[in-house]
Amino acid sequence: MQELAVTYSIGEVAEKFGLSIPTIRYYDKEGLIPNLQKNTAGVRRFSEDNIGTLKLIECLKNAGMPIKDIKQFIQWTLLGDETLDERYQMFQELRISVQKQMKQMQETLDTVNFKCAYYQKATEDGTEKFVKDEMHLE
Amino acid sequence: MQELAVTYSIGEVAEKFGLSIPTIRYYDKEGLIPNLQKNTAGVRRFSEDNIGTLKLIECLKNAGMPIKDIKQFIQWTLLGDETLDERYQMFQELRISVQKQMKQMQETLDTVNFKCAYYQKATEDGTEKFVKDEMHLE
DNA sequence: CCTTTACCTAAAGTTAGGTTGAGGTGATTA
DNA sequence: TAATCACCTCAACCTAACTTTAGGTAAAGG
Repeated sequence: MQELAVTYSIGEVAEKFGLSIPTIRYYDKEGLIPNLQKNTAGVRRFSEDNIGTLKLIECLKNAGMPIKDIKQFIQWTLLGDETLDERYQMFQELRISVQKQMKQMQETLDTVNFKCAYYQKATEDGTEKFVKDEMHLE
Repeated sequence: MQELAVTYSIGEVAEKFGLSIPTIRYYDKEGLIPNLQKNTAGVRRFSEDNIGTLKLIECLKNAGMPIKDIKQFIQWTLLGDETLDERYQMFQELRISVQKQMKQMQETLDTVNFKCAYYQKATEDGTEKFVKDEMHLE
């Protein structure tokens, strides 16, 4: 029975994730992609599992987590079931943090929407004079 | 008739915004706070208008706008009605950008929520073994 | 009168998260 | 056979956004 393992080159992975090749090498160097294999010529070959790790890294980055914390998490996964509590706690804290960021982002969007309306009126008027009075004083 | 203008010290402003004093000085140096007055001793006194500018700066920072772009916007406001189009366009692009970020943040939250459920089950089980099979395959 | 407090400037230092450059390998294409 | 391509390492470099340091001023409190 054949083991036919599909793998990807660093260029393909970079393309897939919209990351630069040096960035992926940097993540590897930082230990963010465990079990990443290299062929006999020293060329990286990314497994589906490595791709999954990269997806998670992207998620954690989007959540605003610094690289060193992502690294910590990856180290925990390598230690197995002994670190389940730490990982659970990490994600619970992350959830709170992301919820807070969402709320803040919504407030930001509200302000930006207000400013859009403000400047639409202003550009229509050709001046800020009128809209300033209308919108600032209640 | 008295002009009784309320102003704030840099320490008060730092407190109000949760920023460090050097950060506010840095923003001032970068030209982000126009018309910021200093008293005869060279000490900054922040007017309500300056506070409003700082509020907007915080909003733009939260929207992910770099300092140099915020600076550009401030420069436009100083040029008056001639730059209304630029400012309107800036906020329209910013709205798109913030909406995109919100969407992405929601996806991130979904993943984080999934991971919370995953690790809750795993910590309850004391191992990842079972939850891995249950949640990964389908 | 002295010292503590809150401010000041200018310049150098720091950190995160990459990016760039020099020099090199191995496989495919002309 | 030559050259182009996609990859490699290692080390140096870069940028944004602050922070820290050194040295100094003005006013209020003990």
